[in-house]
Amino acid sequence: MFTIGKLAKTAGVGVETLRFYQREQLLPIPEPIGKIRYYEDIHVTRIAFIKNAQLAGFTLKEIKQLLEMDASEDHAKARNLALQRLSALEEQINDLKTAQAALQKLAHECQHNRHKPCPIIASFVEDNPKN
Amino acid sequence: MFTIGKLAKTAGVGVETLRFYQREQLLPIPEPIGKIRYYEDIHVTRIAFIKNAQLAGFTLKEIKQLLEMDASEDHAKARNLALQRLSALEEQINDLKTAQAALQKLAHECQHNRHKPCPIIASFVEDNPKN
DNA sequence: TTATACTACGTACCATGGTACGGAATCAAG
DNA sequence: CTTGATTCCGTACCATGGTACGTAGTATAA
Repeated sequence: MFTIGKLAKTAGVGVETLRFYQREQLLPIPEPIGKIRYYEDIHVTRIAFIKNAQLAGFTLKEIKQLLEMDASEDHAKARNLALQRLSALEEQINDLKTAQAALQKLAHECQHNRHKPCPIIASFVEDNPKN
Repeated sequence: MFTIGKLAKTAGVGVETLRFYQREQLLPIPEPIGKIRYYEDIHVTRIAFIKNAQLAGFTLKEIKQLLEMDASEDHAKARNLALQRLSALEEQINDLKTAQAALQKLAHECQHNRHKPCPIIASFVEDNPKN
């Protein structure tokens, strides 16, 4: 059993973040015992889930949906969300790789070609990867 | 020569976005001829640069710095910013790949294991890639 | 020339994901 | 039993990257 401060420390987030998650209905607010609300392992778990889902690129809104689907045991919907996120991830990774290649080339040129126009700024304009 | 509307259309952004960039000192504001300000190819180029740099993950703040470095011909600083961004990109790509692998596994399990606890929610919690 | 579109400028508003603040109540330790 | 930390709750504020709105003036085409 944790107070909110302990929960925050255990889960590795700030108390204010937890209150924010509560406001956003991502984290259930337990009934207070006396005047203090106490939290349990499921809350730690829940926060870990939120953090992981964020790493996978889900927004808090999507995470809320995932949690609702879990509650209603709607596997199909959850799977669809996951698949959607997967293609978004695919695209995102490719975009980043493209940017990486471009930037790598430029940093290299900038080193070996100490001329007036900075290749990092100049060349960036020429070979637009996404137009 | 473009009016702001033409410039926006040519560069593929909204007029309001351009005014925002002007406020943020990312886009120079030309002297008006009469009462209207006219833009040229350099402005199109500048917007293209901003878009590309954004794709490479630079923030508008960093992009502003890059532009200032270009103006002062400070290649070394620009190169440093680029290298910094490169390692950030590297990390970001790896994070996304990790998330992708996790999500892929889960979507698969969700399909073949139609049991009570949705693996997408449940498993996500177990193997935290970043703790 | 007059309707319609476009410009200029200022200010307000939006979503996202938090972070901070202030006051009252409560809890835990000495 | 008092002091200091913590809780609770509401509200305000923050950065980021725009988007929208209103008012006035201006330009263009029929």
